Amino acid sequence: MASTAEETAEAFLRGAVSRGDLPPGHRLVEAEVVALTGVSRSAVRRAIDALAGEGLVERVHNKGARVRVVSVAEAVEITECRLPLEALLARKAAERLTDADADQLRAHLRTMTAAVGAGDLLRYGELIQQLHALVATTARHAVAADLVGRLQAQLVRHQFRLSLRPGRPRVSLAELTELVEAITDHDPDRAEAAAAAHFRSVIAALSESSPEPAPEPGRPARPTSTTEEER
Amino acid sequence: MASTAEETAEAFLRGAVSRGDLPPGHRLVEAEVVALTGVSRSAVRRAIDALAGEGLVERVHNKGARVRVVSVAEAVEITECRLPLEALLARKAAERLTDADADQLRAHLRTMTAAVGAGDLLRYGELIQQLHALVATTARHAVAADLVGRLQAQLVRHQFRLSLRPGRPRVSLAELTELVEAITDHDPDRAEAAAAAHFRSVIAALSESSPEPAPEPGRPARPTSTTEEER
DNA sequence: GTCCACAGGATTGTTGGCAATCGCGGCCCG
DNA sequence: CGGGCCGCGATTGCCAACAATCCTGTGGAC
Repeated sequence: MASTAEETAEAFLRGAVSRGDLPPGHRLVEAEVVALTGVSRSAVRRAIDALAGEGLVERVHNKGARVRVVSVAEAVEITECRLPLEALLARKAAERLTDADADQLRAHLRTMTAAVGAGDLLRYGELIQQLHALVATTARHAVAADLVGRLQAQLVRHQFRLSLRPGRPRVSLAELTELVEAITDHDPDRAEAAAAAHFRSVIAALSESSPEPAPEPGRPARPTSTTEEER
Repeated sequence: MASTAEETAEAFLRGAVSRGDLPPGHRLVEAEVVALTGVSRSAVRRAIDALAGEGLVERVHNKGARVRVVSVAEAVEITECRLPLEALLARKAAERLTDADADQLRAHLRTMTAAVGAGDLLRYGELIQQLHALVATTARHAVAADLVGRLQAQLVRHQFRLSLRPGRPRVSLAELTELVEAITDHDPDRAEAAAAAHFRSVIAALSESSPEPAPEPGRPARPTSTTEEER
């Protein structure tokens, strides 16, 4: 339990940001995080630095850090970068697929289908991320996996909003089904094309999204009992 | 001069690593850097943390940091990621090109041609990096530019070795000439294809490179010790 | 009534010192 | 003569106090 300090602090913050417990723009007061996590201030500081390096939070000198708010335009840019990287991962995954990988992928796809059938959008959103993680590990391409992971971390909010749009999960699920099938068929070209098509669809959906949603903190049912947000 | 402390330290280290002053695997002793830069230890520490976050140096708990040695396999992976991102940048650059951009690009290309003609490989290497930076600013795609910049920073050593191979600069220059011409012709498809072709060529050149002495992170014998290190 | 100056509180940034850990070399023992 | 144990120097990790900066709210002058 020696090195859990900074690990805990960083994991805590990253989880809170990714989970959406902390709304974009929320100030990260060091003392507050210290009180919440129990770790020392320097650990909190390092954690915030790390997250700032990944673009998850924004620092301004002498004014502290706040969780970064990514505009729709930025989200599109990020997804534009993610598209070819995920295509690369899909291709490599199709090339390097093992039987165990295939079983996992197919099982995961069934779970996703079930979630959509049950209308559990929240769970579906999580499952999408896990699917991409699964593809990444199957691809055994550390660099691309890392890059995609960092990009994805900045998009959680937009991805979430996207999956709430009526009809979107059906489209998404169909695209991802094709992706998984192409990979499990050991078909790199088709897998690459499927990934590209999916993210083109994501970009289109993002673009036609409400241009700039007012900074209303009206996020839907989200039990945030651990952290209270300020004005 | 308030925030120059960590700025100086980070810039100093990044420059030293990028320039190759510090050979890969070299230990970064905090006190040493303090003596060299004159900044406080905490600033040095933060700088090292930042560089570790970007993958330029490697940290191990209680053992300090050393500049990360990227194997040929990793270099290939990195370039595999860089390929589609640079293709994206090339496309966007061709779409968003202004007259001023075109002038700069053409002038830079002339400089590069001259450098190759003069056989100044070192300078040519620098100019290549500047060309990609120029394309990135022309593309006005912050996310892709940032990603590519970070990837490139890890490759300096390999890029350098590459440009020393006989005949390589000629091939490279031809490819980059095509890239610049496609961009200045406002031809996104051609620009994207040119960028992709160039980096496929880089990957091929890297792959057939001498499979360098696979160094185990423990204590590899360093064959070429041009700089003083260890004691 | 409005604007400016200023002080108080809050928050971040920085420094220095102290504790923990690692690598290494000597020393003792088999 | 070889191998394991232990102490020491070097280096990193951590913490608490100090200094600098910013925001806010108040009071006074015009």
